[in-house]
Amino acid sequence: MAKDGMTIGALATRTGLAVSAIRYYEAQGLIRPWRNEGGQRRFERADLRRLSFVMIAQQFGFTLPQIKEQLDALPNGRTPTKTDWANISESFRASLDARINTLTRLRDNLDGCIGCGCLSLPKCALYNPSDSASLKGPGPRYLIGDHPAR
Amino acid sequence: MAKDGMTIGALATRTGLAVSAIRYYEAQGLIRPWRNEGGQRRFERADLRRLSFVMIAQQFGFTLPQIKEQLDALPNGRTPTKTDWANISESFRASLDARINTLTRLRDNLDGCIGCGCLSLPKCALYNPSDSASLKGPGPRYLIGDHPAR
DNA sequence: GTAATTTCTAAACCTAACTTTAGGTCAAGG
DNA sequence: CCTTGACCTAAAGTTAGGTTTAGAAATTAC
Repeated sequence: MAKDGMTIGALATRTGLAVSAIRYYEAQGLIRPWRNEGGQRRFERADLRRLSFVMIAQQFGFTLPQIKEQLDALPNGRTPTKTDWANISESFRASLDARINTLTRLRDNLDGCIGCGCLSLPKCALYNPSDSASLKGPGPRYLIGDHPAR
Repeated sequence: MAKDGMTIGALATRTGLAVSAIRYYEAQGLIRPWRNEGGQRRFERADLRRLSFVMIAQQFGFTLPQIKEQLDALPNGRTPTKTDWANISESFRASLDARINTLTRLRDNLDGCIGCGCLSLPKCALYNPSDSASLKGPGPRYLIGDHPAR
């Protein structure tokens, strides 16, 4: 009488993700399906929402480890409630705001900077945005001032 | 009496880039140094600015091919002037604005959406941002609604 | 009961943007 | 002149986020 749960195919259809992507997300610890007697994955409805969150967070430019960190804040054991999701949404929004602000500030420096001589100088504001770290997610692997060894 | 130009090492020091990165950019067609008698690369001062542009554009999330496209708009032959750079800056700014707008709109949908039931439905605004393409640059390879074959 | 789907795992492959390595050449200083 | 440090090329390695492939086992459909 235990719940049947969804198959990976059903979950893929409902989220629009590829089956291989869902398996990959499991490998990264973003979801934890159980196995049926035959060894196949079975998912609960709450996983639909977890994956939705993953997809949206990716659109915002978060990496999978960053997303996992957010998801790990969800209560383990019980199914997350609306309130749980709202809480996640809040910290999520914070890094999002920071990201938008950085982009905006950089943009506002653009016109003055690209045209002027400072472009070639390390002191230009565009080179050392105080919070370039907040842009880190995707994009170039090593941002300015973030080079490996040398 | 021809100009000596900078060595790749000098250029690396002045831009903060790794020597290997500069060679890679040449391979991608972003800069076109000449060679001295011994076969070593020599760069002109304008390359400092080209590379600066590359670094900044990367911070904004543009891919190298996209950046090359912008740089290819520079006059070939003569050294680019301030005005040339200002022109580039303009089209640059346009895609930048689009990107910021998309992010902002998505963010504004966030609170209402993460907490509500629509998160699991394909009709949610977050799933189908009309211009998700403008977010394309970096980030997840296949955005929602942009999957390969299946 | 058998055929057609799904699903399973493990391993290899893919792209972007570089870095590292190996083996050799060039240039500058003493 | 000779040594040391910068430079050269080509090829392989790296990370993120997956996809593809191969061969086998479980489900589902008829």
